[in-house]
Amino acid sequence: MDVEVIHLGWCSPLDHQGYSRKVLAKSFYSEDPALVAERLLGALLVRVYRGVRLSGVIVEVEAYYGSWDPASRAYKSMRGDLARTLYGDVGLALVYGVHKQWLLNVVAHREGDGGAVLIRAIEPLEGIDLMAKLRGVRDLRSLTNGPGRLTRALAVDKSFHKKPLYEETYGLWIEEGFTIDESRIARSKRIGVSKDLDEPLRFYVKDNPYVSRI
DNA sequence: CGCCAGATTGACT
DNA sequence: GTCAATCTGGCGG
Repeated sequence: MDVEVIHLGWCSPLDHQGYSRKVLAKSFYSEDPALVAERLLGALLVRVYRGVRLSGVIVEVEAYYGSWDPASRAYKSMRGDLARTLYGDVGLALVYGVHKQWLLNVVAHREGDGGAVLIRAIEPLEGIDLMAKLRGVRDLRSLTNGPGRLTRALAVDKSFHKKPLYEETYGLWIEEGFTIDESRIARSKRIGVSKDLDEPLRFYVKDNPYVSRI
């Protein structure tokens, strides 16, 4: 396991003692979406763009289910491509466009079910200058604290739809990263959905300044 | 092919 | 805090 000592700025709330560059295997995503979502906190979302490694620590996620989840793209219809992707192979990216933004999910569910995890925010780690350029902002706090913002910072668009995130082939993948203590994880209702489930399906790192606004 | 809701963002009162 | 621009995807006709 490759472990490297890194140093973030004074404002980082994480204990950056070192992190694992091990790419998360496909089997990691063969679990209940809520479980996968929680386990993804602390992991690294990595993108290689024009030879530059861009990355950030995942600090906010949401779990979505299949046809019985009113906020799911598979709700009441299995005909569309998004619905079929939700029920298809796990570990693939599901890129969904809404309000001019691209939202990045990773397909995750148990056998026979459907589901995905939406990546809502990352803490910038590597390639920050280039990410700021791609976003057109200078403020670190507003660089990747939102699902549409982080895809723009990482130059992720629809071309990544249905590409595997468990291998480096397409320049976008997820690594093991850091371990976040359970005591630092909080959960709430999902943001922006009109019809949510009773169960809180949003997970985030407590007091992390790179979590999206509530 | 037209319609429209929506897992957002950024600008503005 | 409020609000609307903007466009994809899924649906009906």
